[in-house]
Amino acid sequence: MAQASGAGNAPKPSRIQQKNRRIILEAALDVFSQHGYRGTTLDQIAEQAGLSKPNILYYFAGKEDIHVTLLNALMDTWLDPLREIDPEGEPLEEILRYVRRKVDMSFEFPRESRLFANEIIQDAPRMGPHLERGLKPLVDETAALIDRWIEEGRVAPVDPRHLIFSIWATTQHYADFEAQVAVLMEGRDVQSGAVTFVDTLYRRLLTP
Amino acid sequence: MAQASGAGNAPKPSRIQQKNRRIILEAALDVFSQHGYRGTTLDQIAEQAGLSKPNILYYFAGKEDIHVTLLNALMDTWLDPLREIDPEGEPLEEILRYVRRKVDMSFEFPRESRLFANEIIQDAPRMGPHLERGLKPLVDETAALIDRWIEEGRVAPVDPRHLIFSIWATTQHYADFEAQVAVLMEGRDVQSGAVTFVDTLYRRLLTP
DNA sequence: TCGTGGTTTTACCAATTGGTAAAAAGCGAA
DNA sequence: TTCGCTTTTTACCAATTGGTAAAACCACGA
Repeated sequence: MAQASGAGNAPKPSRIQQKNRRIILEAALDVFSQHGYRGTTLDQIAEQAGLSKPNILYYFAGKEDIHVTLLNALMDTWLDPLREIDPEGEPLEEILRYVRRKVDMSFEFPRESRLFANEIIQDAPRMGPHLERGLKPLVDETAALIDRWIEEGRVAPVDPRHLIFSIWATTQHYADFEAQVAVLMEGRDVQSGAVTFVDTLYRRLLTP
Repeated sequence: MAQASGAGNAPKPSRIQQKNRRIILEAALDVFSQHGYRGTTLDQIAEQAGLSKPNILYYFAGKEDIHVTLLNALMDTWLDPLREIDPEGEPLEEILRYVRRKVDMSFEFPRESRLFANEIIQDAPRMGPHLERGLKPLVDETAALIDRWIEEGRVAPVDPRHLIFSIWATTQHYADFEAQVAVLMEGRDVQSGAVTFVDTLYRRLLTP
């Protein structure tokens, strides 16, 4: 037996274990992001992964274990751009670079965006700790930084928290609501238009 | 038997039928908006409605029937604000009024917002016709109107479709991601800050 | 009072779903 | 080749879930 999800023990996972866990997580990301937690069945994940259901349960303790593992693994990637805002940099440039990274991520990692969106819409039942202990301090810090920039007159005055919400909302919209965007933009090049738009939006908002 | 969901026949629904259908739809909105279609069980709806499961199936043909009925009923309410943009009005004022109505709706009808969000994130499997035949013409029309306003120099140049997306995104964010917003805004008055912020955002973007 | 219609409950299903037990199959080192 | 381990498959469950059949209940006009 090779229990894989314990906390303290790390009995070196074999090559084949690493590979199959990766395959399963990849398949699960596909399915969870499209159907949400409850909408996803282990059979769907198994089929997408090309493995049998019991075989999947050999690598993960259960459906929830897979989901939580995904959430944990993606959280950092998702928050990294926020961490990279440089307090010493040029304010407008820093914020617009953040916006650019976020919109790029929406087109590059739409499944990850939808995974989080599904979870948060449904009251974030498995993300409480992440929001409270991971995201909140980061947002508080960034909001304080933006407030300083505003006081120094280097950024036009806005509520920094609502600013952050709006950046998330406008950029992730392209991933989360892709089905709607696709219908309404039929044929048009969505990504380049989106990049241009959000740059304009926040440039006009924040230029002092 | 009083089959209720047929298309052509309308054998006058009794008072009690109207009442119970309303109760069921209200309960279903609660549950569907919080758990999504697949995440919702008929038993949950039944309990929330204070009726037995078979009794619910006496009023609706099935789970999907309830869901579709909800979607249909809410579509109009949801699109009305867009219809009320007055082509003869003052452009900036008209758009800002639309923004205001949308943000107000997010706080007044968060369940409705989440119901749609859940559906669209999961590829809108039951909303294709609504998007194509209901929403798209309206958006095309509004985009054309905004383009005219831009050409006349009464609104600063932006891609009107991305503008519309961003209005939806920023306003509905407060309903759809309420769990996240609540954590990050702990204690603060979210609504009034949101109203002020989006007004500022689109005023600065669109003022010529 | 008795029907007669609409309404509600009780008692069930069959299918799906997350999960398990245990046998079978691989497979690398000695 | 064989031993001992990991990995995979086969054969199952018990609970849940959407849905149905039919009996029971109820309201109200003749």
